[in-house]
Amino acid sequence: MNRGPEGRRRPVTIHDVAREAGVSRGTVSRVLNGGHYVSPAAQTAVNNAIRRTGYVVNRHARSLITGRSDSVAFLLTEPQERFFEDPNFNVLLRSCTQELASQDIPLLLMIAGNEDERRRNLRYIQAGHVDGVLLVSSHSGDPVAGELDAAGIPVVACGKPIGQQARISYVAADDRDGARQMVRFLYESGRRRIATVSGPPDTPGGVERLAGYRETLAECGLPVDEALIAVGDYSRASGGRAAEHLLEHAPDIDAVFVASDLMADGVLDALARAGRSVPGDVAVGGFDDSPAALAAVPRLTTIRQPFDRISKEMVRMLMARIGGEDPAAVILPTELVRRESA
Amino acid sequence: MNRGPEGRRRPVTIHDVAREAGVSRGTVSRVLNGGHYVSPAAQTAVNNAIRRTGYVVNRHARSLITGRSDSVAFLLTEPQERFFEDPNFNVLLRSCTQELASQDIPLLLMIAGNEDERRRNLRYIQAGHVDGVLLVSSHSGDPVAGELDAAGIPVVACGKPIGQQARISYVAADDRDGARQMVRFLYESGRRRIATVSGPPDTPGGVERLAGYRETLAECGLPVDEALIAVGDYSRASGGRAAEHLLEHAPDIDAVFVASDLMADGVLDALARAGRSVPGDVAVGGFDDSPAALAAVPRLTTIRQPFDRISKEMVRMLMARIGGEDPAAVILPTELVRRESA
DNA sequence: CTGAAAGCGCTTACAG
DNA sequence: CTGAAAGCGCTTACAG
Repeated sequence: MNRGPEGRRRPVTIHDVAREAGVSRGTVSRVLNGGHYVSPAAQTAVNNAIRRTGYVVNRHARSLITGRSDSVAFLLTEPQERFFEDPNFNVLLRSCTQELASQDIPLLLMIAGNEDERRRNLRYIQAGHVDGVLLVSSHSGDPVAGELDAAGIPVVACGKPIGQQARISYVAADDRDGARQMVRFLYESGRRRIATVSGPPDTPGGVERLAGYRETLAECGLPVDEALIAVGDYSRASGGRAAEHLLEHAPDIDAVFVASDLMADGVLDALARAGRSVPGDVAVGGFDDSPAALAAVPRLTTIRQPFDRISKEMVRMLMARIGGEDPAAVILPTELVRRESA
Repeated sequence: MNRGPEGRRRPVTIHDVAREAGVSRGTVSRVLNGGHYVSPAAQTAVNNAIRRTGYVVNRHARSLITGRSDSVAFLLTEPQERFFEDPNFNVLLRSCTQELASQDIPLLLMIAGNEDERRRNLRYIQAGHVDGVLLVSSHSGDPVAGELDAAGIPVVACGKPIGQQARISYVAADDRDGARQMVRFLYESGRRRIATVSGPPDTPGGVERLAGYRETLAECGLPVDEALIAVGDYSRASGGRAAEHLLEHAPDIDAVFVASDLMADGVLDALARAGRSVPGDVAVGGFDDSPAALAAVPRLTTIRQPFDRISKEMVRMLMARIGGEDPAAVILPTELVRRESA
C-alpha cells in the first residue's frame, strides 16, 4: 500500500505492478490469471513486483469484466428455532466456510426464516450477485431449490431435494444404510423390542432412516410393530414427546433408534424422568454424531455423518456446476460410533 | 432480464433504462442514488423504466467507482467447539444477518478458529474487500480488534474489548447490573448461601458479572466467601465441573448465580447427579436468556441480554463508523426473566 | 510471448 | 435540473 500526500492509502493497481516489473498491464493480468503465454522471465519479474508493491487484486474490477462475483451464498431455509437449537447447522456452516476460505471464496450467509426473507434472498441471488448457492434446508418440500434452478443459478443442496433430485445437485449421507447399521447393532447387542423415533416424513432423513429401520427389523426376523414407531420434527422437545408416546404404547421397549442426536437427547431426558436407565433398561442410538451427542448424558452411541466431507463435496460440486458441469449426486458412507448410550 | 439470441441473459444496464426513460444515463444514476437534482418528471420516468426493464444495479461496477464494497464481515474468533455448542452465537449471527439484509447489505461470514484462519481473514479484510467488520469474540485479549483498527478498518465489537475500549466501538449488555439483579433476586427469595460460577477473567462478562455478584452480596450484608466462587469457561462442561467444586467446598449452598445459561445447564446436571433438587434445595440463576435457558430442565430463570437490540446497534454503529464517525460505546440494559429454576 | 486498445457498468464532477 | 465525458481497475481478443 502506498500512501498519498494526505496519508490516505492509494491502493496499488495492476498499473503500478506493470511499471515496477517493466511489462505491460496485459502481461501482469496474464500472470494473475494462470501465467499462460507468459515467458518465465516476465513471470518472475511480475511476481517480484507484486511482492514488492503488496498488490492485491481489485475484485470489483475483475468481476465487472468477468461477469462472475467469485462468491457464493450459503442459504439456510429453516425456522429460526431450529437454527438456534441444532448444532448440525453450525458444523455445516463452519466447514463450508472453511473449505471456501481455503479457495479464497467468500461465503455470503443468507437466512430465510420466513416467506419475506425467502423472497428477499431469492431476489438478491437472482440478481446475479453470487455465482451459486449452497442450499441447506431439512424440509425438502421447499420450492426454493426449484426456483433457483429455474433462474439458472447453480445450486447444490445438502440432502436429497425430494421431487427434483434429477435437476439439482446434492450431497447426502447414506441415511438408509446408517439406520441399518444402528438397528443391526442394537439387535446384535441382544435388544429385541427396538423402537424408533423418526424425522418428519417430508424430509429425506425422515423417510430413509425409517425405511432402513423397517428393513433391518424384517431381516432380523423381528415383527415391525407400529406401536414402536414415533415421529418427531428433529427438535429436542419432539424427541421427549416421542419417547413418552412410545413408553405409553409400548412400555416394554428395550432400545430406541432416534433419527437425530438432538431428538435422542430429548429421549434421554424423557427416559430419565420415567425412571428407565440408559443403556441398562433401554439402549438409545442417535444419528448425526453432532456436538449434541457428546453433550448428552450418557454420551450417545450414534451414526456419524461425515460433515467435513459433505461440505467439501458440496463446495466442489458447486464449483463444477458453476463451471458448466451437469448436476450430480454424491452419497457418502456413514459409520457407527460407539459410546455409552447403547 | 432480456434474453439474447442464444437465450443467454443479457443483463439490463443503466443504458437500457436510460433509453427506455428517454433520459441520459447520468440522470438514471442520480435517481438510483437518492434522486437529488432530478425533476419529478424524470424521476417518474426513470422509476417506471426500472420497473419495466427489471433493472438491477451491478454492484461491481458501482463498487469499482465508489471504492466501497457495500458488504461487511462478521468475524467470529472462537475455538470451534464453542461456536458449535453455544447458541448465543447463532442468535447474534442470525439477528445481524437479518438487520443487514433489511438494508440490502450482504454479510460475509468469517470464522477464525485458529491462528492460520485468523491471518487469512485479516489479510482478506485488510485488502479492502469489505467496508467494515462486526467482531465477535468472547476473549478480549484477542489482538484482532487492534490490528483491524490499526489498518484503518471500521470495527464494532460485541462486548467491551478490554484494553482498547477507547479506540474500538462496541456494544454490550450491562453485565454488572444484570448480575446485581439476579443476586438481589436470589437474596430476596430468601437465599443466604449464594454461590457463583463466573466466566473467564479475561472476558468482560467474566469480570463484570463477578463484580456485580460481590457488590450485591456486600450490600445485602452477606459475607463474600471465596469458597462460594468457582470459575468456568462458558462451556456446559465447565459449568458441571464448577458445580462439583462448589458442592465439595461449600456443601451448604442454597443458590448459584451462573454467568451463562450454557454453564447453568451444566450446573443443573451436576446438581441432579448430586441429588439436589432445583429450585427446592438450590436455586439456579443463569445469564443470557439464550435458547439454552428454555431447553434446560427446569427452565432457567435468567438475565436477558437484548440480542436483537445488540445486533441492531452493532450494525448501526458500524455504518456510522464507515461513514466517518468516531468510535463510541453503547451499553444496553438487561432484564430478569423468571422461570422455574429460581 | 507481448503490448496497445477496447470495454465491462457504473458515478461524478463539469458545463450548461 | 440535465447531458456528455472521464475514469474506476481490470481482462481479453487482436495484432504482431
